[in-house]
Amino acid sequence: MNLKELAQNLGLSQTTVSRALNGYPEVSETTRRRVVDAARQHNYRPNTRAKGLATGRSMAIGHVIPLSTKHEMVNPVFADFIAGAGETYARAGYDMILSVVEDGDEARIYRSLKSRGTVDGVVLHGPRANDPRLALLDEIGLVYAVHGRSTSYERPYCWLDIDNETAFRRATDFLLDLGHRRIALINGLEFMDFALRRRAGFEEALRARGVPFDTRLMRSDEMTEDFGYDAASDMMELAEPPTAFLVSSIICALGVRRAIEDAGLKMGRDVSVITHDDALSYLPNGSRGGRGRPIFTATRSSVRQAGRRLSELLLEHIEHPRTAPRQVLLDSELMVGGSTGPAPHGGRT
Amino acid sequence: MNLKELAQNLGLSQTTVSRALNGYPEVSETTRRRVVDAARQHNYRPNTRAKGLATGRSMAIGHVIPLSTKHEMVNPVFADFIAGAGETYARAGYDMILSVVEDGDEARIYRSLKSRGTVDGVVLHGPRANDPRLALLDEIGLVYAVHGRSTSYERPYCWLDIDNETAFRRATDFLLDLGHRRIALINGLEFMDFALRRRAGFEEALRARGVPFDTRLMRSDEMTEDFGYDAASDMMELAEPPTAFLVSSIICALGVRRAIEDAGLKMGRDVSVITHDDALSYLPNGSRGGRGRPIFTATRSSVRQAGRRLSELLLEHIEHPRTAPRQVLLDSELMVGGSTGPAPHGGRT
DNA sequence: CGGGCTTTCCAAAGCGCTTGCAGGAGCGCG
DNA sequence: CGCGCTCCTGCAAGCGCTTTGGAAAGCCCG
Repeated sequence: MNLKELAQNLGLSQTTVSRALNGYPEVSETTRRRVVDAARQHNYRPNTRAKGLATGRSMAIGHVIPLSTKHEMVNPVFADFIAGAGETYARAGYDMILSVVEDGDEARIYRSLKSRGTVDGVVLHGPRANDPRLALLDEIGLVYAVHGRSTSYERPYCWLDIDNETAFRRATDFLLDLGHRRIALINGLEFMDFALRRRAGFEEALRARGVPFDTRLMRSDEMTEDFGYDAASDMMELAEPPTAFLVSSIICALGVRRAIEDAGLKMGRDVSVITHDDALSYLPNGSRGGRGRPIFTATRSSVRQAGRRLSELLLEHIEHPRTAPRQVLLDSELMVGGSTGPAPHGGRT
Repeated sequence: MNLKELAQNLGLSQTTVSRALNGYPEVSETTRRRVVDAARQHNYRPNTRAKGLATGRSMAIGHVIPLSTKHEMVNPVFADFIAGAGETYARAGYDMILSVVEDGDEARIYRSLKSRGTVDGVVLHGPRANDPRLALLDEIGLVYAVHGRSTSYERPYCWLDIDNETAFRRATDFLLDLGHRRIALINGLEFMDFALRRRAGFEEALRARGVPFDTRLMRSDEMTEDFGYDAASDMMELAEPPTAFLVSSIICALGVRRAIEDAGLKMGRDVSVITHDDALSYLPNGSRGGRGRPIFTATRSSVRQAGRRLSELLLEHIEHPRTAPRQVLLDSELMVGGSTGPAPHGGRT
């Protein structure tokens, strides 16, 4: 069933039917009702491509997920973000297009999406400090919104980020207040913008209290369970092992806990852990039903919610290109759970 | 830059340029080269929508991911599958369209994808036993391929699955051989086809040895970390606690391990665990670099590889609609890791 | 030289929709 | 009655591509 057939069925022109369905005011209410009923009855929906061709819009948003061939790593946070964004798109009548792409090919894909007119805009994932992709997108004129930020990009752009510095500064303060002095940072890859900010927050807190850094207690890598395990295991073999860990992801934190337990210690009593928690649906931090104390003390911020919000920003920017791009900085709360406690041997030093 | 402009630039007709770019034989080699060079130079790519409109193809595959509003659960396996499928699509020149959709709305979305002509086919995720979606897709004439199977659907269809029964039967045998008699099954939701098959394999192995079932040792739910924890914790409080766990997902298995350790026991010595391992990139089962013994003894099968293969089957089926739909049954290997050992108190009983 | 090929190219129709413009119907009013 | 107005509807062009059905040009051969 296409527009032409539907119009013939109704004894109307395609014009009128199209207008009726698209809510144009110059159609009488009775006609509109007839048309809408017939459309529903015949299960008519306008052809995506024809509509797009006629309007010059694709009603689709692209998400390009780089897949570094080195690590063959799929970002676990991604699925939840997409789920959130998908809710927005469904509501607004957009389709979501996903491109998984090898690291170097990103520029090519963006150009392709633009010149083929496949999408009206894209979401940029995993921004790095001074990420060259922002300039690229501005250059080729592809509308975008960034999940996170990219330090030092001068032109205004749409982004949504959590306040990573503050979150990690507070978390570090919390540990310092508990008397911890040897605090380890298990961070994400430190060319990523978020990881740099978290490190900055961490260092700032230490500096403010005059606690010296120990680079042996700072590791950064792809945030997998086994990285957490390996990093924590190594550190606990030091002559002066850390009494607390600040971890960038709950997946990593699971590895840290495993290392702690393998060492015969107990998390929350012998060693404290704070992690960032993206509120991934399949890795809830706490018991079922959400009641009771969380397992990990955590800086928490729902990445799914971020997906919802950021895609809203993007759609708004697409539909009102004139207006200045909007930014959102989310605060993340520190939830105290069972993984932290006072530093052993008293808080001195 | 569109086809018309490109043709004008070259002093050729649109026809010739189009044919040159699409590899039609009736264009001279010299002309083709000129055209291809010019296209590259001007960064020309045919407009997706116009091309689709003209050809009647969309060159896009849809993935519909249901998001049960009850659980607000995003399938963690999904991201890796998508990554694999995305590789195939990128190679074959297809786009991937993702729809996240609330549980009840799935039928509407499939109809919409079909009648809007948005996709050439879809991948069906998370099939249940007697899944009504297969009949629906056949009815509305949307080409599809299933990740998994749906028991008792009579019409032939494309699918790719792992041999869940065999995998879980073998795993159970392995535990039985180690002397375990009280073996718990921590399964996925048992209206899912895969979960039913795993359970069947488990029960078959027990039956073959005359080991009685204990329903208190069989739980099934959404496979989250905390479900694994709760289920295992409960079971270990039984008068006769299990000496081994068979778990349907590595995420769940992490929860089981946590429960074991919270109970003051050691996994692999006091309690054995075998899990299915989807080879998720961010939850590798084993130490970094893949050397050394895996943490968990596991039935392993890469879900990413499954994504690659299944999408290939689908594309093949789309491009040769005549040929019978193909099926692939993957075998999964049992990898012995550190989480299993002989049953305590000797193997008797 | 002309007929029949092959090779190389093109004009134009059409894919299914939107939309600028035009026009018909109905109404009130001078 | 005729004019202008509002309200509704339709014609037809056009979005950027593919593809059918030729046509022009070049070639071989009798």
